[in-house]
Amino acid sequence: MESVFEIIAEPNRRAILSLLVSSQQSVGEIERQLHMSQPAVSKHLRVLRDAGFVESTVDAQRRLYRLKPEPLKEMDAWLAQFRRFWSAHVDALERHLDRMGRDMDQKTPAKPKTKEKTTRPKPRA
Amino acid sequence: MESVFEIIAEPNRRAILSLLVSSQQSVGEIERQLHMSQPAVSKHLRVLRDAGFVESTVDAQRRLYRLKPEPLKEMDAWLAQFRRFWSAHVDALERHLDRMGRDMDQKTPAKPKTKEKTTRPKPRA
DNA sequence: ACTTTATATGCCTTGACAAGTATATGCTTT
DNA sequence: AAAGCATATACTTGTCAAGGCATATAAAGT
Repeated sequence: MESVFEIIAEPNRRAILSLLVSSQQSVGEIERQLHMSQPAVSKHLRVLRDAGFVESTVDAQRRLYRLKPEPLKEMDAWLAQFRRFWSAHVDALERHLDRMGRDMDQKTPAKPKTKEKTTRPKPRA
Repeated sequence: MESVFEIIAEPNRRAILSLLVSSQQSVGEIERQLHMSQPAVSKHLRVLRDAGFVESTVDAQRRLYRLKPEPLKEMDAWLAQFRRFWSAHVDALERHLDRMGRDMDQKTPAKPKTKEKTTRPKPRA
């Protein structure tokens, strides 16, 4: 499980990170708020720590976990390459798709040899 | 494989998306540039399309795939909750950790009952 | 010293998914 | 119509990770 992206693919791990945004938390606190078993929480925290998403601090028998920014910034950096694209093309693209959608409703009389036809994805739950 | 994050957890899928940033590509073109088998490419494209990351267009026997912005924006939205955090705290946090690191080198004479001790993560390859 | 509280870890089972191979589908050219 | 090219899909197999349960470790309280 090398990459930053595989780490945050796990929903519980994302939940933990979201929790830690507000403030640092102990394992037990996380366990209760997210309704997961203590070993599960510990294991996820282990993964997150090894990947640099969090760091821990010993307070008596507890360990307090808090966020570290680096890996999140790394994700942001990857996303950056697309940002240019989506901010530029969203509305133009949507208009284009709208027109294609309407064209498909008609019986498409004669296909002019090499004209393109758009396939729509099925909606996700 | 519901969430956007699980989709982009796959390295080849990320590679495909990065390829498509420049321009739309046919399956065969992707296959060659990424050195993967044709079925592999088709399968990943299927996943990406069902998740709304790409859309396809028929051009004779080829299918041209291009990016769609929505899911990427969704990721960006999730990341947003941390942005506040990392831009505010990076330098302060790093100074803090630097001092902790230096403190640990000394023999830590007497633990004052409830003083916290930082654990560092192991570096990733 | 013993018990309780807090967290980590080891083992095991189960499920998901990626890749390979083979084959199906469909358009094109001759 | 036949052959060929481009892409999709079905089936099988190997890998890996998540969760449960039990247990280890360690600090606190009595």
